[in-house]
Amino acid sequence: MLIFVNETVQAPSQTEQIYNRLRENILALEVTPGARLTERGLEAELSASRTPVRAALMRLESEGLVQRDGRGWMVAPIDLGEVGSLLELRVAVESAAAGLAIEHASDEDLEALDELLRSFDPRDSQAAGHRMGTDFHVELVRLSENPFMVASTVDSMTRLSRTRWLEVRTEQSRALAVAEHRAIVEALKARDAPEAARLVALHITNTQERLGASLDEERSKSLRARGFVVLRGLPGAAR
Amino acid sequence: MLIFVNETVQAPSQTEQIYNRLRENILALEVTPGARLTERGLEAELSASRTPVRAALMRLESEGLVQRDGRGWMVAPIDLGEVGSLLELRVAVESAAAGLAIEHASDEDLEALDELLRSFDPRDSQAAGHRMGTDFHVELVRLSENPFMVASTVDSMTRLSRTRWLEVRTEQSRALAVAEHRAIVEALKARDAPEAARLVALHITNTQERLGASLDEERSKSLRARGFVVLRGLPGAAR
DNA sequence: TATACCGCTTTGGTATACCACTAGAGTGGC
DNA sequence: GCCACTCTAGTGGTATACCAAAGCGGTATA
Repeated sequence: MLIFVNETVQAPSQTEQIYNRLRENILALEVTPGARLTERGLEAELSASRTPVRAALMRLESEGLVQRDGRGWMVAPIDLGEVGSLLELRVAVESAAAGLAIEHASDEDLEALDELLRSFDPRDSQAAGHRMGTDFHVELVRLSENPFMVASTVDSMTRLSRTRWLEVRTEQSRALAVAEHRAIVEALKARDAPEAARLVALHITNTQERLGASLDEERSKSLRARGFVVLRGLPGAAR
Repeated sequence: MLIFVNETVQAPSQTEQIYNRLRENILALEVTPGARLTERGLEAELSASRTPVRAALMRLESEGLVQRDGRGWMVAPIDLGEVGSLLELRVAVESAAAGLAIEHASDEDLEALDELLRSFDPRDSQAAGHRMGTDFHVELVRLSENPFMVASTVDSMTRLSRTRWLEVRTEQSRALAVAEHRAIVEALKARDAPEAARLVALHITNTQERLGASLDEERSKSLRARGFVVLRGLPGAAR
C-alpha cells in the first residue's frame, strides 16, 4: 500500500495566502505604485477578516512593498533614488559573496549555476528574463554559504523587482545580461576572486546603465501612466 | 502668546510600547535566549490585549529577535554560527560604506565622528562600550549616505547585540576597539579609501577574535547558565 | 460668493470571543 | 509495571465589535 509520507504540506494560513496574493499583485505591477489601500477594502476584496489582512500588510511593510500613508496604507511608490542605493549595496554584498563562493563552491555547484544560465534564451519572454536575473544572483550569493548575504540579496532584488522589468525589456539587454553572467561564472570556475568581484561590480553597474537607457526611451510621461512615480534620483525627473 | 508648534509627539501606540519593551528585555538579556513565550502570557504580563502583542511579536520575528517555535514563540537563541556570517556581511557592507563615506562626508562630518570617539573612555561601563560600538559603526555607515547600507548595518548590529556584550567585557578590549576606530577615522580624514576599507575589515576581524577569546575565558558551561545557547559554529561546542 | 464650522463617515487601533488543533497528563487495559 | 489511548487544557489563527480621531461635505453665515 502506498503511504504518503508527510506529503501533506499543510494548508497555508490565510495570512500567508493574503500575503502572497498582495505581494504578487504588487510585484507584477497589477496595482499601481502609490495606490492607497484600506484594510477594510482589502478585507472585502480578499474575503477574509481584517486580522490576517493586517498581518500581511505589516509583513509587506517590513519588506518595503507597502508603506504607511498617514492613516492608511499605500503600495510603495517606485523611487529611483532608492534604486541607486540598492545597487550600491548589491555591489558590496555580491562581490564579497563571489569571493566566498570561490572558497566554498564545488565545481559541481558552479556547473549547476552555468546550467541555469544555459537554460535561458534571450529570446524568451520578458518575464523569463526577469526571473532568470533574480535567480542567478540569488543562487550565486547562495554559494557563499552566508545566509545573511542571501537574505540581503533577496531583499534587494525584491525592492528592485518592479524597476527590473525595465532592465529586461529588450532582447538585446537580456542577451547582454546573460553574457555578463557567463563571464562571472567563468571567473568563478577559474577561481579568480578579484576578477569575479570586478565582473560582478561591472555587471551591476551595466545593469544600472541599461535601466537608465530604458528610462530614456520610454518617456517619463508614459512611465507615469504605467504607475512609475519618479520621486527623485534622476536629473530633471519630476518630483 | 507661546505656541507649541507640533511639539506633541503623539503618544506611541500600544503596539510600539510593547515592541520596545520586549525588544529591550531581549537585547539586555533580561529574558533568556531560547525562552518560550506565549501570546496570552505576554498579554497578561504587559497588561494589553493579544492584538498589539501579536503585532509586536511579528515585528520582532522579522528582526530575528524572536522565532516561531512549533506552536508558539521563543526568544531567539544565540547562534554562534550566525555571528560569523553576520560579521562577514558587515565586512562587505561597512568597508564599501567607508569608501562611499570618503566621497560624501565633509571634514566636519568626520570631525563629529572623531568627537563621538573622544567622548568615550574605555574605563566607562560595559554598557557604554556596547553603545559606543553600535553608534560608531552606524554613524560611519551613515556617512555613506546610503540608507540601505545603514539599514543593513543596524540590522546586523541588532542581531549581534547580545553577543557583543562579550566583546566589550574587559577594559582592555574596549581600549583596543577604540584604538581601531580611531585608526579608521584617521584613514577617512586622509581620504585614503583602500586603507579605510582595510582597517574596517581588520577591525571587524579583530572583533571576532576578541569575542572568541572572551568565549574561551568564560567556560561554555557558564555561558549556558547565562542563557547562551551555542548551537553550532565553534569546534567542540555543544549543539 | 467665500469661508468657517459642525457633524457624519470612515480610518486604523484595540479588545475579545470563538475555532481547530496539539501536546501532554491521566487513566485504563493488558 | 508498562503501554496505549483518551480527554483536557492551552496554543496560535481568525472574526468581529467597539473606540477615538481624522477627513470630508454640507450648510449657514458674513
